Amino acid sequence: MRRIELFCLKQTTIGGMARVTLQTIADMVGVSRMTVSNAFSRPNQLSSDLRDRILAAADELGYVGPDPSGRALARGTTGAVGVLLTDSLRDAFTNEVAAEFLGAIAAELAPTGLALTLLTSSAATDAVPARDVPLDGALVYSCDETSTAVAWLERRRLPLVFVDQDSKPGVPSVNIDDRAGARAAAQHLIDLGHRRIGIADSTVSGEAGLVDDPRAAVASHVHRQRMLGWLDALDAAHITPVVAQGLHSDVDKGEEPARLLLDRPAGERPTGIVCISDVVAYGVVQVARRLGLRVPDDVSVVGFDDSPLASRMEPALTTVHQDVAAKGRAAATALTRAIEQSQGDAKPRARHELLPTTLIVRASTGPAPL
Amino acid sequence: MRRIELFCLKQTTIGGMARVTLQTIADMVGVSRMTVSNAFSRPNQLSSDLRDRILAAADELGYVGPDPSGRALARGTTGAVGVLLTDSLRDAFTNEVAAEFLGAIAAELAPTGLALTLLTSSAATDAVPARDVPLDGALVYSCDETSTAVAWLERRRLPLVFVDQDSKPGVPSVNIDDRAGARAAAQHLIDLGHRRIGIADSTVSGEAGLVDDPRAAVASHVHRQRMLGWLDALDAAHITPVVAQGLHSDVDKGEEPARLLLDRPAGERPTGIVCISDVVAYGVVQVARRLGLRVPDDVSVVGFDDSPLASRMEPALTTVHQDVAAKGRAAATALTRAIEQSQGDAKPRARHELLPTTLIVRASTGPAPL
DNA sequence: GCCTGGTACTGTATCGGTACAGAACGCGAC
DNA sequence: GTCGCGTTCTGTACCGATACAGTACCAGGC
Repeated sequence: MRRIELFCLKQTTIGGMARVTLQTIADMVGVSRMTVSNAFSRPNQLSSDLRDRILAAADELGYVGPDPSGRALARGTTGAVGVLLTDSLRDAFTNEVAAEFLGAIAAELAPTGLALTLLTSSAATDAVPARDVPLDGALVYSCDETSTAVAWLERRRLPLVFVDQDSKPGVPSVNIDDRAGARAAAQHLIDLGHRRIGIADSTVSGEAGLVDDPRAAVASHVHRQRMLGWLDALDAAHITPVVAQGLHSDVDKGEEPARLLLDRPAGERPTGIVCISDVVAYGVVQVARRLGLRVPDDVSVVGFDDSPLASRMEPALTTVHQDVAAKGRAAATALTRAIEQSQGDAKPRARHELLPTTLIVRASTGPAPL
Repeated sequence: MRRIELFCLKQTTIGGMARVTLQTIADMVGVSRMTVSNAFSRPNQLSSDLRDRILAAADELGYVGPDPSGRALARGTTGAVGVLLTDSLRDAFTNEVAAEFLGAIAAELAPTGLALTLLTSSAATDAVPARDVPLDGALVYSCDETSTAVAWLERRRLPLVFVDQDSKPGVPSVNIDDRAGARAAAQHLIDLGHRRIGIADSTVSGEAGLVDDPRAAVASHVHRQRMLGWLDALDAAHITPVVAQGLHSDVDKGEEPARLLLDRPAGERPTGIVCISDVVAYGVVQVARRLGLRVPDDVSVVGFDDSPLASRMEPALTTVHQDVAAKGRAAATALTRAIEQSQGDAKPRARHELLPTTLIVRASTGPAPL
């Protein structure tokens, strides 16, 4: 009687049928539970004859295989890794660059049998995935470093890899050379004779508008690095850029900064604009066209990322290329390596990878107008 | 001595420090382990004074919170749900429609605290995520119904929701009215006077080329339904379409079928083409243009999905609209509902939702040429 | 004084596995 | 004969938590 009550707890029964576990099968075949476990997880530990009998019995009972939760607890691994995305997880899918990055990770991870779990920084509810979901490790992708979700992951001492983030001593990281890329973009405009140069940025947390001190603006790692890169080149040429930023959340991210930069008398208007991304560059070109300006005759535009959009645009966009797929692969590899290392005792230095960026000159830039 | 050996197994120690568990904290504070568990998971079960002391002790010991794996085993829930994607998981991110769907799911799930785990059907390795990763439920999105991964999920008796798939008696499903949408698309061309009509399809597993018996072609649920919809209208008008399909894996999915349909003498060439997707329609328009055909004067083109691409195109694409975000929300809701129901005993009938589709007439269709 | 009911905390029995050290057995070698 | 060894299977001790049924204690009503 009492036994029956106990069996009713939780999910011990499904639709009246007692739950099938290793023990059920062991009893049926007449072997120990351990042998059944071995039949599934370490085939070479028993005779293939017995193994077949066990598997047959399991099949008959509708047993799927060792329960993932039980196994996770006993083994200490779950077979899933997380990727922590910025607050705007919608963006992670809509944005071609982020989407391709995720796709590359997923593709690289697939053969290892690791599944990818999407984690968000949203601290809205009391259920925090970064704290509560079983995970073997995690990628932190372009997150606000003060995010509580990152803190949870770190406190769990999960193997982590930072991507598109400031690197941190103990944590392996994968970044692209944002700064060199941005420097090349600005230098390209300078070399074409441009002297009035605008910067079109976007901000996640700040306000849209013109920016006085671009170095002081709160921004993510990527924004900061690219800004530094542009200023490297512009400072060296003694050029003070006009900096405008729009809201990152805007669908047409480029429109607002473009208007701020271009909607002014010809003598004050920048003749060249470097943009934080190809999407922003797209918006800038749209606004320029609407104002009756020709690209690149009246205004040159440089993007960043070399997303598919860049080559689709008309004119094709001059931009800074990054190999997003390679970044995804590198991140996945770094993570699997970090996980392996955490299982052994070895604790070698965390590697910080910096992938190159290259300027791709297309049709959206040309000599400065006279 | 022996005790120490045992402590060295697995991850009982990290960097020499003994692993902190509820018991460690309990010993330190001088209460039972259960009370510590309550301090974290059921605050109202103890005095706030004691709770604070426990939390402080936990903090001091660097305890993060109840171990997710242990909790998963004891509670029977993990806080993560899976989404099983087609083999081409790269496609899931690259394809704007699929990406938006995933984004909508993730966004809808976020407030519930459930994380989304990406599962692939790749049966390559012996580690099968669909079988081995702890999950509370799963979405099956546009998968090959014979996929082994789907079979694993079903055998695990996880709460499932099928999306863009043939619906199955016991399993809740979310679909769009592909057939009605396709019917409307074909009818639209018929109403415009078109009599020579082509169908541009793509295939995952078959071969590129002209298709003799469109009803017999192996295809996914979505392909089948759309084909049936087109034929509904065409049959009624006594029109026999020319059906061409390209490879789904091609970047320019539309090129191949477009060439097959359009690269023929004017008298045999279709004057109207319905396409399996907007991406294919894009390819068709490109090819038409390259062959010197005007859209819609010489050939009308209708897409499917109403992805962002459709309005970006020139001319803007006439297409069948589906509300992908709504589909994602519906799927997420259906899944959380299925999970809740599976926890109770109630087993109400599985709901099959069918979301509407509507024809959006833009500039890529016009009267049949004389 | 005794019973009722509520709050605060504890004890015990799981959850479903895995790891490792045996144990039993058969077989060839010395 | 028995020693050594490999193969095959078993026993026990966990992994880290939660559920539920107590138990202890206190206030209040009759």
